[in-house]
Amino acid sequence: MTSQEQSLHYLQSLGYRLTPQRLLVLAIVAGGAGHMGVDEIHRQARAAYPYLDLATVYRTLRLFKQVGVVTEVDIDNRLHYELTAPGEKHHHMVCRACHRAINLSPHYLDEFRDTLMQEFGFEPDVEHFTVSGRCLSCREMAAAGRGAAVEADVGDGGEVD
Amino acid sequence: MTSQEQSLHYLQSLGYRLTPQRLLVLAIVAGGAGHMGVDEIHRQARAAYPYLDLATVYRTLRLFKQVGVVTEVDIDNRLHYELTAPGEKHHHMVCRACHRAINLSPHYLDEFRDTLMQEFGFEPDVEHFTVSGRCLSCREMAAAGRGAAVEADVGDGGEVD
DNA sequence: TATGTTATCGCAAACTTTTGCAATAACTGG
DNA sequence: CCAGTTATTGCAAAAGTTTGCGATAACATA
Repeated sequence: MTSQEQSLHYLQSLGYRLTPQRLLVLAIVAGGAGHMGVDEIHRQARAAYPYLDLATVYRTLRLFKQVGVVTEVDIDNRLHYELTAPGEKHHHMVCRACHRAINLSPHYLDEFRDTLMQEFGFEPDVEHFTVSGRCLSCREMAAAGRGAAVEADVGDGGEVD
Repeated sequence: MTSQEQSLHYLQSLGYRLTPQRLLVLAIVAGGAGHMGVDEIHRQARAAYPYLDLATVYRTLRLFKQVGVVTEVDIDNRLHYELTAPGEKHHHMVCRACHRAINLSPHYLDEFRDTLMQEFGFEPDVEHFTVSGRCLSCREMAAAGRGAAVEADVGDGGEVD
């Protein structure tokens, strides 16, 4: 049994129905390399089944995320999804300059997680975590090139719009 | 000089212009208790100046966030803003059940931050951080009441829509 | 296999946020 | 104080995402 089939059986065991739309979306996310944008998933899905609506894609991915089949990553204010690898989950660091997502092993957050639980009784979402910031290469580019950075620096004044 | 006036001088020193719209939005955010939704800010602003457009409110708040005058918190997929208290910045834990935001002292993230810098050269955004999860009372309610929780548990099947 | 229940779908419309553009107004230098 | 430059505004429309609703199809039971 492939991990895709496992996911489908899991869905069914929770009482959700197996529909062609769900099979299709799952296959596409499983087939894609890395995180895929919703529009790309939709485009690929429509190639196989032209009537599939964008709202269905959103709903399907939200369900998949809820049950832990996929991981949602917010990249530059747009939702992206990748298959959750059961054995090797990871979090993401998203660069706010180049918008690349970098994987982050979960153990980096274990301690932080424990602290929040103990001090506040607050249980952070285990599944996934996104940290925004600036990656090494964008920081180097900003430091060296001075103006080569994609994002404008705060502090050089004007032109906000 | 009040902290509001300080913020305005700071904006000006960066080359941004002081407009009535900006004064107004800043005054409203400063006057409100805690994080305010964009629509609420807009509503209050229009009471004083009916022509102020929603787009301007968004742009103004984005600018304020960029320069560090306000803090942005995403609560239930909607943007909220509060005045940044220069001396006592804090992060937020947002409960995904009751959607309440709980303040989190920055020192809880210092260690995590240092680790990311050292291991990956990734510089997480200092200003602000949102951790989603479930707060103590919602977890207790879910454990005790079994069904009193606002959010449906994953695993009780069906009715996704 | 036929039938009933209801989760899911497609469609259209809403909602939140962002963006393009021409007109306006804030600042600058004379 | 006046004129020039250009950041900022209001408006309208787009973009991304969610939601309401009637019709359809998946599953269960007989």
